[in-house]
Amino acid sequence: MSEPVGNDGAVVYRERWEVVTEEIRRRIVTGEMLPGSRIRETELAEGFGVSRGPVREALRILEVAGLVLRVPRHGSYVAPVRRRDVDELYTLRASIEELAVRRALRRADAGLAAQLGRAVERLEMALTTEAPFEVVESDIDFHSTFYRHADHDRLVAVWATLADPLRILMRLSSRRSDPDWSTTVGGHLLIASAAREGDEDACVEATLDHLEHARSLVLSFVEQQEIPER
Amino acid sequence: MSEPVGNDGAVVYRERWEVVTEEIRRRIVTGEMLPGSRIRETELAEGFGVSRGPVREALRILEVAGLVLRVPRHGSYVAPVRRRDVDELYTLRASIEELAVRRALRRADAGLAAQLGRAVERLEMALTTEAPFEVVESDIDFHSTFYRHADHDRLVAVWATLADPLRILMRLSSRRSDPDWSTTVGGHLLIASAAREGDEDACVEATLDHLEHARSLVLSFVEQQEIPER
DNA sequence: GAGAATTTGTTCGTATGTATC
DNA sequence: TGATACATACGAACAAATTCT
Repeated sequence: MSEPVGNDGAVVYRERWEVVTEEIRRRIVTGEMLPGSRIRETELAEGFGVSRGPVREALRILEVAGLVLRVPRHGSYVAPVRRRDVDELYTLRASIEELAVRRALRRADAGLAAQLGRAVERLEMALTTEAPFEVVESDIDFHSTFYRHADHDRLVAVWATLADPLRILMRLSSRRSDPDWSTTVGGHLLIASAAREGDEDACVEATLDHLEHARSLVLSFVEQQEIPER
Repeated sequence: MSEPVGNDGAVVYRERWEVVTEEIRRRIVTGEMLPGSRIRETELAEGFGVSRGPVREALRILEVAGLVLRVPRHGSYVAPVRRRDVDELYTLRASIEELAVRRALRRADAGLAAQLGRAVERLEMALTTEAPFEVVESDIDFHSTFYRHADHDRLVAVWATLADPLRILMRLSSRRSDPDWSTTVGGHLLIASAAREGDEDACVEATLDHLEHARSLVLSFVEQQEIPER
């Protein structure tokens, strides 16, 4: 586990449960722990070198976040991804991302266009080097830009709960085939262009088109993964 | 604490942390524990007759749900309601409720109109008997009907995280003055009418108008409540 | 500013319920 | 069906940090 020293030099006590939560989340999101697989408190606790207390608290948090499925008196599982989730994630995301885009453009922050541009470049770079993790993170980062500029804490919080399952989905589908990333990049360019010109409606329309494309792309590659019975 | 016997007669073990979570949530939502007030683990644990373990897990859950504010190595507080929250809650709610209304109407379930009608009657009844708790619950219940019929688990989950703070807001503002409930009832009638006729766009428009009215109503009565420093 | 009191963070032992043979 | 192994749920004591006097 890491030491209690922050990146700004100041001493920052990161509680055990916090470190444990982040690490389990990382393992789930990166696919190190696969959807549907069993999670044992004692096993994790021993692996981390901590007691079961912090692990329990971490699992509670991740359960509320939707990444962990918990069966009372039985155990925990990495939340399985169902076909239904693809529909839910993308419809809900379209709904809140429209709000994010509109609010971000209305604030007319100069940093928005610049950050969008950098995010597109980052994605293009990741595609040339064929780094799967970077590709997914770049894609997520592009869209996160709007949420960051929306000045809306709860909106960011909801986005965060959607972003993790989306990372898992994108990783699963890109592993199974070779998605059409050029269309994705094109979509991002279109969105960024509309954002640069401050055209709110055009930016929303481009975003919704882009999301619909992404949805159908992911949907065609996701296999049904059953929930462990009981 | 309650006994492990479910209402269907079967034995249902409700874990301590579950009961504790529900009870703390109830106290916060009903205003029994006021926003900004300190929460002491030991105090709650003794009051419930349990150890601090289940209480800690409950507080973690409620923290993720946004009802509890937690300061590391210091303590927990009932999440304070800020002016900013009113804007965030109602803009985000408008966004997802449009999705809920559209999906509910597209499914064209016969039960929808009937349940909306009953919810309106329940609100009218609550207003005549002047039962504050019932009034708030009836209002929330009316809107929940769309979410229940939207066939969208994540949408319901997000709504649930908004509904609790909204209950607190409505309670605070109705305590401070005498809101114009007749307009609220009128709004519900308009929405229910459009839903009965299956007019999706009209129903969405009526809903958004209604929410804007509710927002301005609440906003005018909410006082600034500061976050505890540090 | 030092020390006591308070409160949270953590560990570990035990109880209880579940699954399996 | 019954016994056994296993994992989680809970309680109580200890450790560490913050606040207050």
